[in-house]
Amino acid sequence: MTASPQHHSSRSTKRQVIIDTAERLFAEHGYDATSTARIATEAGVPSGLVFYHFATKLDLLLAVVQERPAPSEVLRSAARGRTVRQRLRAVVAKMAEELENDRAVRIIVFREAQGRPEIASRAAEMFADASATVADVLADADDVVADRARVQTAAELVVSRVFLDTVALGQLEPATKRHAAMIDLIVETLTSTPG
Amino acid sequence: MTASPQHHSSRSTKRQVIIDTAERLFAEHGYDATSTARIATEAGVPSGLVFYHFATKLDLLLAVVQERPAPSEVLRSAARGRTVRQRLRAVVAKMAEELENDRAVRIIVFREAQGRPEIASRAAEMFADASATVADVLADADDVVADRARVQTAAELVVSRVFLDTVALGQLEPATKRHAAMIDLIVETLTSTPG
Amino acid sequence: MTASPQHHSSRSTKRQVIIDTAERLFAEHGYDATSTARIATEAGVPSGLVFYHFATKLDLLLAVVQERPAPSEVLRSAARGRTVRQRLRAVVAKMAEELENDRAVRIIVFREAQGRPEIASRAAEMFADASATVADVLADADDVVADRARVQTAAELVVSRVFLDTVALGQLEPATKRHAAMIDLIVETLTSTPG
Amino acid sequence: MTASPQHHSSRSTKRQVIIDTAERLFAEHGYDATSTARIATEAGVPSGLVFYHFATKLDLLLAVVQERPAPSEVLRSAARGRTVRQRLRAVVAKMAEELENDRAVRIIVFREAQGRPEIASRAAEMFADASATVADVLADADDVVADRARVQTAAELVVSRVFLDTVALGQLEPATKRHAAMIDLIVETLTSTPG
DNA sequence: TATGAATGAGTTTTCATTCAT
DNA sequence: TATGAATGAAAACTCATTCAT
Repeated sequence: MTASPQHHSSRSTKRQVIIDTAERLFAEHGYDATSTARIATEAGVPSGLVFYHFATKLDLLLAVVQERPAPSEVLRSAARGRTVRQRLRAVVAKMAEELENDRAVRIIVFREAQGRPEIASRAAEMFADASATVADVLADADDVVADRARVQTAAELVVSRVFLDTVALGQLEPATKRHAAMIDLIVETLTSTPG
Repeated sequence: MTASPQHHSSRSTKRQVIIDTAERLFAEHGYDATSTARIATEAGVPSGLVFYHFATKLDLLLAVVQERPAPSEVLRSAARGRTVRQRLRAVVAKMAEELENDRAVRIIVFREAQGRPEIASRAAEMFADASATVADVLADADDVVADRARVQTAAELVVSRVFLDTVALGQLEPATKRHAAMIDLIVETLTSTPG
Repeated sequence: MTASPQHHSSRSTKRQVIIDTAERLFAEHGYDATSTARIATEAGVPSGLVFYHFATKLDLLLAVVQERPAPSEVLRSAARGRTVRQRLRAVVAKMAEELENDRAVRIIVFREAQGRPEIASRAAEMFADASATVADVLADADDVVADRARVQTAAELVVSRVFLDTVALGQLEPATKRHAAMIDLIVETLTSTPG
Repeated sequence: MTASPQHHSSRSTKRQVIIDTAERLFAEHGYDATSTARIATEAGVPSGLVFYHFATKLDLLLAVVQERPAPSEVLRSAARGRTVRQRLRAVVAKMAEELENDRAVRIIVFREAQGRPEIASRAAEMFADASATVADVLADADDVVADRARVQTAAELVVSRVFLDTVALGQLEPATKRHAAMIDLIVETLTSTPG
C-alpha cells in the first residue's frame, strides 16, 4: 500500500495548500496578525481542516518554516565562473532572483524568531547554511589568496547584507546598485595578500 | 528618604512612562503580542490613559520609534583613536554597548517595518544614519587609503552585520567573537591600495 | 407537559433566536443602547456566536429589519366589509392589533433610518407597501366615489398617522379615540363627489 | 447688575455654542452615538466645560430640546390668505421651509423619546402645539364649513404627515409633490357640509 | 468660569480551538 | 478526512464623568 502521507507531494493536497497560504499570509502580515480563519478562507478549505492537520497555529508556523528546502543547493548550483568576482556576482544575483520563491519564509523566520526557540534555530540554520554555501563558492575560485577564516567572514558579511536587505530594507530600493560596490570590496580583500 | 512610588524617572510624565513601557514590551514580545492592557498594567497607569494619549495602538508604536534620538551622536563621539582598526573597534564595541539603550527600538523597527511605511522609512533612516556615521568615523582615520565610495560600502557592511546580529541573530551566540574577524577584513581593504 | 427550556419556537435555529432577541431589545431600548453582550445573554447564546452569524452589529440590525415579511398580506386579508368606513376601521384596527408582531420592527426602522441608507430605504418600502395596501382596500369598497389619486393620498394620510402613533406618539395616549374621527374625515372625502 | 444668565442671548456664549453643536450632532448621528468629547471638540471648547455647564449628558439633551421656541408662532404668522386652501398651503410650505431651523430638534425629539419621559412629553407638546396651530389657522378661514372636532382631526393628519416626512421619510423624495394632493383632500372635507 | 489629564467600566470585535456529524 | 457551527477568553477602543488646578 502506497498511501503514505506525502507531505511534499507536488500535487497540492489540501494540507499543502494550507501551508502555502499560511506562508504567504505570515510573510505579508506577520504570524500574529494572520488568523487561522483567514488562512482557511484564502486556502479555500473549511476552517476546521486547519486544526485537523495542525494541532495548533504554532505547529502550522513550524510546518511553514521547516517543510522548505534550504537555499544552499540552489545557491551552490548558481555559482558559475572562475574568479571570486564572477562567483560572488552570480551568488548575489541568484539571491536577489530567489526573492519570490524563498523570501517569504526568510521574512517569517527572522520576524518570528524572537522568543520562539524552534524558529530562532531555523534562522541560525538558514544563516549558517547560506554563509557556508557562499564561503564554499568563494573558496573554490581560482584567484582566492586568503585563509579560510577570512573567506568565512567575507561570506557572512555578504549574507548579512542580503538578508537584511530582504527582511527589512528590501522595500526601499532595489539593492542591486549597492551590491556592485560591496562585491568589489570583498573581492579586493580576498585576492590581496594579507599584510 | 521619601519612598514615593516613582518607579520611573522623576521628571517623566505618564505619557512617557507609557512609551518607555511599550518600547520594552514591543521589543521583548513583538507589537502584536503585546496587549495595551499589559502595557498599562506594567506602566502603572489605568488602561484608558493609553488611549487618551495615543488614539490607536499603532500611534503608540509610531511614538515609540519616532520619539527617540538618532544614534549617530553617541556613535560618533565614541570613535576615538587614530587608525581605522581602532576606530572600527570602538564603534562596533559601542554599538554592542548601546544594546540596552537603543536595541529595543532597533528590534521593533526592523520587526514591524513589514507593511508599515512609516516604520519602514524609519528603518531606512536608522540604517542610513548609522552607515553615514560609521563612514565618517572611518574616513577621518589617519591610515585610510580608499575612495569615499568604498568607505561607505564598508560602513554599510558593518552596520548590516551588527543590525542583523541585534535583530535576529543576537540570540544565538555572543557576536563579539565574529566581530574581530570582520574588523580585520574591513581594515585590510581600506588600508590597501586598490589594484 | 415537558418543561423543556425552549424559550423560542422549537424550530428556530440559534441564528433566528439572536435575530428575535435583537428585534425586541432594539425596539425597547434602541440600537445604540443595546449591547451585543446583552443580546447574547438574553438569547441564551455565547457572545461570540452573535459575531459568528453577523459580522458586525450593523449587519445584525439589517438582518432584523430585512428578514421580515412585509405587513401587506396580513393587512389585506383583514379588510372585510363593503363600505369604505367598514374597511378603514378594519384596517386601522388590524394595524393596532399587529403591534406585537410588527411594531418592533417598525419602531426600529423609523428610529434608525437617519443616516443609514439601507434602513431608510426599508422605511420607505414599509411606508409605500402599507399605503398601497390601504389604498387597494379602499378602492375595492362599494361606496367609493373618488379618483385613484385621492384614494392613494387618503391611504398615505392614514398610514402616516398610524406610523407616527406607533413610533413616537403611541406612548402618550391610546390612539384609538382619535382614530374614529380620522376615519370619519377620510370617509367623507372619499364618498363625496369632488366639487 | 444685569449679569443674569442669558441662556438665549444672541451673542453665542460658550454654553450656547455647546447646545448648538450638540443639537447638530444629536440630529445627525443620534444621542447615543454622539460623545461628549466630540461635542466639545466641534464646539471648540475644552471637554471639561461641557460638564461644567451640564451635570450629565442627559441634561445637555434636555437643554437642547427645551431651550428652543415652539414652532407655533412662526407657523401662525405664516398663515396668510382667506381660504382653507390658501392657509393650508402656506402652513405646509412654511413647515417645509422651517426644516433647516427646526428640523434638527424635531428629529432628536422623536428619535430619543423612547424610554425618556421628559423627551416624550416634549414630543407630545410639539405635536399638540403644531396641531393646535394648524387647527387655529384653518378655523379662521372664511370658507370652513365644519365642526371644531373635524378641523382638529384634519390638523393632526397634516402634522402627522409632515412630521413623519421630516423624521423618517424626508430623505427619500421632496415631499412637496404629495403635499398638494393632501391639501386637496383636507380642503374638500372641511368645505363640504357633513352628511 | 475654565482646563485637560485621568479613570475604569463597558463596548464591539477577534480568534484559536473544539466538537458533533 | 472533512465540515462548519459553537465557544469564551481576550483584544482594542470608547466614553461619561471626575478632579486638581
